[in-house]
Amino acid sequence: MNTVTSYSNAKPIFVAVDNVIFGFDVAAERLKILLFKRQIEPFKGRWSLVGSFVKPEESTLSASMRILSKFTGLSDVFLEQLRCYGAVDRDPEDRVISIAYYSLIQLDEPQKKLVEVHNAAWFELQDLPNLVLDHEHMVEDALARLKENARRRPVGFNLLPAKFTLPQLFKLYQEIYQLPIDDRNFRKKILATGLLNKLGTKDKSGSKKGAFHYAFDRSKYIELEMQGYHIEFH
Amino acid sequence: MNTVTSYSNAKPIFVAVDNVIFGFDVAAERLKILLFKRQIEPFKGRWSLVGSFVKPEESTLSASMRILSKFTGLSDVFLEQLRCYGAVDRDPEDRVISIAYYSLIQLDEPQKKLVEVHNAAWFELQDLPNLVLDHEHMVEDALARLKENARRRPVGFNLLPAKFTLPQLFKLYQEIYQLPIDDRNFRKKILATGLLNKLGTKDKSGSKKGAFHYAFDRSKYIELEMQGYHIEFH
DNA sequence: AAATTAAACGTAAATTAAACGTTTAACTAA
DNA sequence: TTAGTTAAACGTTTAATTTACGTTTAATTT
Repeated sequence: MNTVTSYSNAKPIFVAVDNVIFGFDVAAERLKILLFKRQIEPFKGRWSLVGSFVKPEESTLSASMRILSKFTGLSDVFLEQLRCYGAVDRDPEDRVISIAYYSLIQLDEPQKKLVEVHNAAWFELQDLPNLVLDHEHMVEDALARLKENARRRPVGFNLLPAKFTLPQLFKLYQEIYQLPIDDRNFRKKILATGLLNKLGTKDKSGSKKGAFHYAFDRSKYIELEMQGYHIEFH
Repeated sequence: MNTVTSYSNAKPIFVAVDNVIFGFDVAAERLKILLFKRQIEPFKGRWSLVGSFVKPEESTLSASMRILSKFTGLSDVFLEQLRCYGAVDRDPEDRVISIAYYSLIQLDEPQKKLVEVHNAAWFELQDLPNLVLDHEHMVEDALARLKENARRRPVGFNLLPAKFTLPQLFKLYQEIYQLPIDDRNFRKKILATGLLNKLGTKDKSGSKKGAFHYAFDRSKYIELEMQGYHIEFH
């Protein structure tokens, strides 16, 4: 790149990324979002999505991954762009546009402990605090996107451990859609895809009888997808 | 906004918008995209999506509307954000991120004549020239988005005149999906929504018999949508 | 051994999608 | 004026999918 650019009659703008990080608390059967206390003025100390300015030497995606990794320690997880928020007055301090990303991670016990390091916390969707700037709008959009995606693509599995049970998956989908689902039809439909491998083991935390473990067969899904096959969950 | 910002340790970035403008050529029965010859270096004179840098006093959406209006003369048309393209090296000249938008307009005769003013031209999808930067990627993404949207929302009507015929609508959907559709089932499904009002008049340009004019009932659609009703076309 | 509880399994009815063939309206040419 | 032509409009049957429910099973507790 040139030091003296031919774009010099344009004026550069601050660019930030903000991450809507979803985690499913399997024990509590609740979908949660990771928030942290904003570190800079204005609105320092208020609850915020995790975010950062984009550095000149990193892509917006890299910036999002950097932040995600900083707050969760994770690097190889589901992460997708949501959209750009570009209103002029969205930040009272200066002109800043923000690219929102959303990601789906496993909210296990080690993960829960991590939050204390960064003034962060996991919140239930029904119980979110007021957020800075347009972050509430971002959360709303991210949730809508998650619902869409969960219907058309097997994204839900990113929120569960590698071994999960059908009741867990069922409860996750109910949490995502915020709707009661018929458990028998759900089971039939999800098994009919052939994308779940039944394991021999059981999880007995939920009942005396115990529920069989299953694993999502990602390679089979990719194969089907390449053949133009489309799946609809729920 | 402050002149001296507390964000001064961040470095601002050039922000552009690029528009993927779709038009349906009813006579030719072809979906087309508006391109123009880039005005600035690098790649001056090469085919490009219509775009511009975002000014400090306008939102990214406003910038997109400004460009759309400049090239088509239209202001109240379908326009939605596609996504942000934020790779570091997407522009060899300098760090520039671009927010892509896509819009759907009527490609009528007056519109076709407008293009000469701006070194612009309408291209068939199958016949696009090489485009600058990552604009081919943007077109690909916009087409994928149009397909998705056309299935779930009545966006197709934005590409047709207020009065259109069922054969025209049918051909538009075939063009969008790039697939042959059964015309009898299409007709049934689209009429079953109750969203098309049959007008008394006929369009005789396509046949001796002539095809009845229809109009899309937008207010009825909005009503249905608010009741949580979801429609699937095709 | 009986009771309890979540998990797992199954079927019939209703709805929707897919696959087709035929008729109609208006013009054109014999 | 009549037969031919062409796209538009209409309709039915079959297959597939979705919906709505009731019952059985496995393991534990009393």
